[in-house]
Parts: sequence; structure tokens; C-alpha cells
Amino acid sequence: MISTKQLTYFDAVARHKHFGRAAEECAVTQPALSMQIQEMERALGVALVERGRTIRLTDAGDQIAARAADILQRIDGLSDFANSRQAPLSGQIRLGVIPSIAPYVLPQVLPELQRRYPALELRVRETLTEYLLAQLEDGSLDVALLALPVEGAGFDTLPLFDDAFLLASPAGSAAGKRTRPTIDQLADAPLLLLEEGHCLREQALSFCSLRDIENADSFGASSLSTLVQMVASGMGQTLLPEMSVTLEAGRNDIDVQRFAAPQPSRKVGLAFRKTSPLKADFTALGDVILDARPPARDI
Amino acid sequence: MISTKQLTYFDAVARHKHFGRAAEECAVTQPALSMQIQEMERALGVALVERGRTIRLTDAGDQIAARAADILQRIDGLSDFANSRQAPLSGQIRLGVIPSIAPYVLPQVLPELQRRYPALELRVRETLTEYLLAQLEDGSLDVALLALPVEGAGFDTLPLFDDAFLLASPAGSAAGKRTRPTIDQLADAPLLLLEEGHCLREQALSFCSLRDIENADSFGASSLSTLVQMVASGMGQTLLPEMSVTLEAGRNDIDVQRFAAPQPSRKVGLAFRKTSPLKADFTALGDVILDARPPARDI
DNA sequence: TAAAAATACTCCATAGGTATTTTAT
DNA sequence: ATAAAATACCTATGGAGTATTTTTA
Repeated sequence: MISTKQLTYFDAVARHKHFGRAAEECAVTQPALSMQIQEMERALGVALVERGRTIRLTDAGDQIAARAADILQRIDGLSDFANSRQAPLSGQIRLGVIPSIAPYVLPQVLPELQRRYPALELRVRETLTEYLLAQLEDGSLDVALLALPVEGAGFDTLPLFDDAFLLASPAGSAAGKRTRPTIDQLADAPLLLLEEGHCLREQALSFCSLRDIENADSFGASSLSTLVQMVASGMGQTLLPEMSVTLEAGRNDIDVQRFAAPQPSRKVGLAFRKTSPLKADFTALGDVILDARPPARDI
Repeated sequence: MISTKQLTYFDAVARHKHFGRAAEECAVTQPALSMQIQEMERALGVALVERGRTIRLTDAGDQIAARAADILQRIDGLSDFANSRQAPLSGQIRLGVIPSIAPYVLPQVLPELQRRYPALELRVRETLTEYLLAQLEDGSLDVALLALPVEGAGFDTLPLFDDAFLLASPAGSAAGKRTRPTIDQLADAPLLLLEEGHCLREQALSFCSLRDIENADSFGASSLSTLVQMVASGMGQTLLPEMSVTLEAGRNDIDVQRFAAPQPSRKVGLAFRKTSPLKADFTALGDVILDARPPARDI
């Protein structure tokens, strides 16, 4: 097979019409270059150069020189393309985010990502943890932003921050209570939850005693907005992730209270295949997510 | 620089998504292939493959695989192109022919060449020997069909055949003369010649004694047709190359006689730069010219 | 004769092979 | 536990260097 070395040498010969100067350009000796040209002619089975006191390309040599130049340019193009990709967070990255994070984090993160890494082509997909992990596994996602820990041995994770759960109850129900609520108070009213499959549902339940679980709404809302709406209408109380309160709880028909320590919380982070070579990119992505978070508000 | 070997190996990996099978296809061992892929990744500065129990291409790897396949196809194209050129008499050949040969040889030779070598793109140029040789030298011609020998050390020649000179005289002037004329008879009447620059003129003069030369027409015709016309009108006699008589002397107002031995003749052959790598092609070209000549006619 | 490319040879870099270890599922 | 790729180490091919010869103009 013709080597790129041969193409390079022959391209130089075609341009200089002189083995010595071509060799100089290629930073090799003339015999080395001559041998490669001869080998190339042998491999192709056609004379490329007419040798004499001064050399000349044959007709075939002319045509092959043009093709060689084109090929060399495309090979250089590989490096150029690769260079454009070797900067962190450049090229395509497919990010999955769970529904209980996406609307609260992406609005801040996406513009900042675009600003810092204009070469990044981020594809975002929002779905349940279960599907995110499956898509990570089958390669249709590169990284997922979700609640840790994740099941499955094939994944590596990058923890980012803790997101506290706050107690949301109908307005007035918390009135007069100075002290912060404790987990035990989950038993005081029906616990409204997201529908099956949302990790938030499982996490909320994990803070409950078995008896409380009977208290839980067995239908489940399909979004936090719906959940908040249900709380506001007095159907019960729920746990809201802190990151969601600005967006979801900026209304006066519900009360949101921070729990007394130890506060329940979920850990948010990135997950990716442990074989992924993009770990450095994910670290940079994590930094942007952390930087883009609004500062914690006192509640 | 990325080598074609690396591109080949990586292309195989991209298609098989498996180092071992890719290595098998490339007829090397898995470690050898692995090393080249690693070296390619190092050279490009990007991860191309995500390694695991089963491997997967990165986004950059995907894109580079597509480019690599394209480049490899173009490199294969070089060989294909060269193969189409390595058959004898294929591709472009630029042939020069002198005016006293072209109209008598080309009509037979060109169709036969086209028939035997359909891949040949012959460019024919007709001009005087002097210019043909200059164009051979500067590379704007590959080969010339002319009268040998040629001046100049840089040329190699391939003699093809002898072309006798016949005596053409006005009709009736040769009547009754049973015996063939001799060179001496050139003195019997004014000798009509082609204009300066035509080698035929010099060759004809070379057969004349100094005294005859005074006899020669000093203006000169610009073509053999004109010359024959002049002979027919009784202005004198001339020498005609045998190859031309069928075309030029098929008329009853001139007599054409073969000289007694030793017959004057010119040697016709091919000339080309001695550095030309197309010698084999020129030999094949010579064969076609010889084969296409009409059989000698008795005159 | 002078300039240029080819040849002869020597050496070393490196591609590739074998055996083994590490890693991922 | 097993399949697959990486690593370690060794060998050998061939690319490149130096010196020289051959060829062309």
C-alpha cells in the first residue's frame, strides 16, 4: 500500500522538480527520498518521474501528483479536525438529565456552557433515571445529570452537590410554628409524591417510616409543578428539592420550610460509562454546573 | 504524520468494533494493531475508541473513521488509476509527425491504434523536424515520427522502415525508357523541391552533385501535392517518397519510376527523449505503424 | 565536466510477533 | 470467569544515513 511518506515525498518532487531540493524540504537525504519514489513507482507499476539532468513528471505522474496533493490535504485535515476536538468540551456531547433537575439547572447552565465552550454541541435529553442509564449503557448518551448513587457497575460518577429536600405544605398550616419541622412531621398529613419511576418519589419514601408510606398518595403527580398545585389546594404536603423552590414555590398559597438537621437531601452528580474517554470533559461540565447554580437562599 | 497503515487499521476497527477481528482482517496481531491505534490517537490528540468489554467509537472517532475511509478509497484510487495507465499505450501520448509523412501514414495508423489501444489518448501535431525536436526537448511532445537520423544527443530513436525515393517526371518524358533511371538523371531536368526547412529538401539535395544543385528550384513548394502539380505542368522533375505515391501520383499526367539500385531512400522512425520512461509504449507504437503500412507496390 | 540521481552498505528505529497482565462484564 | 485489550519484551524488516558510482546534458 502507498504510504503517506511516499505521497509526501512525491508531492515535494512534483513541486520542486528536483530530488535534492525535495529531499531537503522533507528533511531527509536524497537517496532516502529517491528510494521511496522508486518504491512508489514499483507499487503503482507506472513511471511517475522522467529522470535526466533535469527531471520531469510523466503524464501519469502529473495526474497522480494532483491526487497525492489532495490526499495529503485530507490527511492534514484529520489533524486539524482532531485539534478542534481536543479542546475540552468541544464537539458533540449527549447529556441526559432527570426531570426533577432539568428545569431548575439547565436554564442557568446552558447559556454559561455556550459562553465558555462555544465549540460544544450539547444535545440534551430529559427522561427518567432508568432510561438515562440504559441509554448511557447502549452508547446513545455520553453523560447524565441525576441523583446519585446510580445502580450498575459499568458507571463512574462525579458527585457535584447536595440538594436538600424542603417541606412544602398548604399556606397557613405551618403558621405559628417557629421551630423547623422534622422528618417525623411527614406523618402529619398525606404525603404527595411524583408518579412511579421518578427517583424523587423513591427518595422521599426513603425518609418515611413504614407507617407513613401508607399515607402516601398512590397515584402520583407527573411533575413538581403539579405536585405543588396539589399541595396548594390542600391535598397534602410534599418534599421539594431546594433547587426547585425558586421556580415552583414562589407563590403564597404554600409554605416551604427547611427541615431541622439532619436535613434530608439528595446528592446530584454526573454519571457516565467508566470506559468513557471524556472524563476530563465531564469534569469541566461539572464545574460549569456548580458555577452556574444560584447561591443558596435562606428559607 | 498519520500513516496509511494507521488509517487502514483504524478503518478496520471502526467497521468491526473489535480489535481482534480488525487485526485479523489486517493480517497482523492484535497488539500490533492496538499499538498503531494508540499511536494514531496520540498523534491526533483525541480518543478515537472507547475501550471496554465491547468497544465503541467516540464522536470524534466516528467522524475520523468516515474521513479515513474516504482517504483510503482515494489512495486505492491511485492504484486503480495507475493500473489503467500501466497497460501499454494508455493515457495521453503526444506524437509529432513531419509533413512529408503525416498524410500518408496517419490515415492507416490512427484507426488501427484506436482499435488496438482504446485507452490511448493520442495528440498529434504536424510540423517540421526542427520544431518537433525542440518540442521533444522541452517536454511538450513525447515522441516524433520523422526521418532519421536526428541531430541532438538527448534523443533516442527507433528505426522503423526505409522509404525509397522515386523519380517523378512529367507524363511521357519517361516513355520508351525501359531501364530504370539512375541518380545521375536528376541532372536531366530542373529539380523541384519543397521549401526550406522540410527535411525532404535536404535529403533530395544530398543525392545531387554540386552541379545539380544549381538546377534546383530555389523557391520550393510547400507540400508534395504542390510539387506534383508543378511536375505535371512540366516545370521539372522531383523525388517522391514511396509512401506518398498512392495518394499523390495516382494521376496520368506524371510518370513515377523506381531508381535502379542503389535506390535512394530515407529512413523513417520514432525519436524521443532518451530519458523517456515510455520506450515500451513507443515500441508498441512502432509496431502498429509498421503493421498499418500498406504492402509495397510494384512500380 | 559538473550536477543530479542511483547504488552499495550499514545502522537504527520501529513495526510486528509471542507471552503475559490488566481490565471489564 | 472469560473475553478483550494493554503491556512487556524481543526480533526483524526496512527506512534513512554516508560514501560512491552512474548518468545526463
